[in-house]
Amino acid sequence: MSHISGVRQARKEKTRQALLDAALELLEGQSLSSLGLREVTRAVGIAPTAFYRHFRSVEDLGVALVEEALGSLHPMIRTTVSTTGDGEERIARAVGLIAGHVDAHPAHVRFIARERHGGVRAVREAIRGQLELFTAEVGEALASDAVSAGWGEEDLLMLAQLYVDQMLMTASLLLEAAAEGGPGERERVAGLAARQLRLISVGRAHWLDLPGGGG
Amino acid sequence: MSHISGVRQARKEKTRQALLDAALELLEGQSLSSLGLREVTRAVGIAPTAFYRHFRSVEDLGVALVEEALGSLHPMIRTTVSTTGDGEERIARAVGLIAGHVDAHPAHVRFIARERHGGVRAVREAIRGQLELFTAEVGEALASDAVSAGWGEEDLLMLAQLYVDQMLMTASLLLEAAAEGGPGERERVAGLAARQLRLISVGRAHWLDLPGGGG
DNA sequence: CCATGCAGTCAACAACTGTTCTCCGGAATT
DNA sequence: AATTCCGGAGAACAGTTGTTGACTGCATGG
Repeated sequence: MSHISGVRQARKEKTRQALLDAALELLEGQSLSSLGLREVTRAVGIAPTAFYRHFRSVEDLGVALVEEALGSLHPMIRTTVSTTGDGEERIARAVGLIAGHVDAHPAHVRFIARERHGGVRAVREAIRGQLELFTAEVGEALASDAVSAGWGEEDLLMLAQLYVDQMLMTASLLLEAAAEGGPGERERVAGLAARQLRLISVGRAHWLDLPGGGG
Repeated sequence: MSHISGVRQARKEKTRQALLDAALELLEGQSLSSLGLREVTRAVGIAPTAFYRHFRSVEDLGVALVEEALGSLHPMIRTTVSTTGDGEERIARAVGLIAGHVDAHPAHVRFIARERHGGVRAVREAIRGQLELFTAEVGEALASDAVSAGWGEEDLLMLAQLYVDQMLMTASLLLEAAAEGGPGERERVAGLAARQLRLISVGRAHWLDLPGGGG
């Protein structure tokens, strides 16, 4: 029970990570519900039975992958949304950050996009939980913004969810663009995403102009 | 080569449809990339080898399912977007139509949401093709609307894509709400979707207020 | 230094997969 | 009435799958 490293725990963590990495790579060409336990262990180079020392099932590994893909993203989101500056600047920075993340972790992005509505319930729910967390965080950041003065809680969360979904959509499109699009496709998609964020921004700025606005 | 019905072709079409139906039902709990050929034929009650009389592979069947799920949706979309009336009325009607479609064809909606980013390339591309068709149609309908006067082609398609993605997102959320949400969850999701459409509408109305708007 | 814990191996299990080739019966054509 | 066509059945193929139990070697804690 010692908190000191230990050669033992280090080795275990290493092959656990190898399993996660191998699974993520194999998942580029299929869905989680068709990923086999033996397939993963074969890719890592260990016996099939060793899998059970780390995960109870492939489904379990999938949930761990969700944590790995989205868990470390919260600080980045927080700082992105609460960053100051001109509206246009913020949009450009947000799109740039998304594009950078897609470039740095394409397999993670693909995994989330694929399994968000995928065939494994536990994984779907894990993703949904993380996204709800994102939505709450974005909503909180929006609340402390001058533009949101007079907004109701419900409207804030509505907007936050719109932003989160838009973020995911953009990430997925950028992934496709990088994978099979031409050289200019990346810029086209990034420009499109920026435009859509701009339109949402405009809607946000005039939201309270509505008769009965904020209701 | 006769165009007359024929008992023979009718029988064939019948079991072909049975295969599609059985596959769609089996896909409620898994993804296409894990759906087995034998699994489908077993559910229909025919020999595994008979599958090849109708589809070359499960992948092929998946593409046929895309056509079945989205092919007949174009007229509904066209009439929905080009319908007249107050903005709020149109939003309510659109959300209502989506909810009705989800109720009538839940398995189709689930299939599209799941396989849009799923593990089978040919199916992903078939879905993408249909959605691009939707986007073009919505864009065309938007062009002949008074609010869109002075809009550039690129901005119109940007807005159309926003609408199409929003439509899919709403359908998927309504499906979840119907499946595992409480009694009031349906109305909550419908209200949320209407609010998001409203915000997009506001953004659309003030789009050209921007300095350099429409550029 | 010795005993415990534990990651990983190995062999074996029954069940399942996609695909082939051969055959049958009944509709369609002539 | 005779022949062709063709959806479907059946058997067999080599591979694959998840899970079990008993095992080995080595880092750990006493």
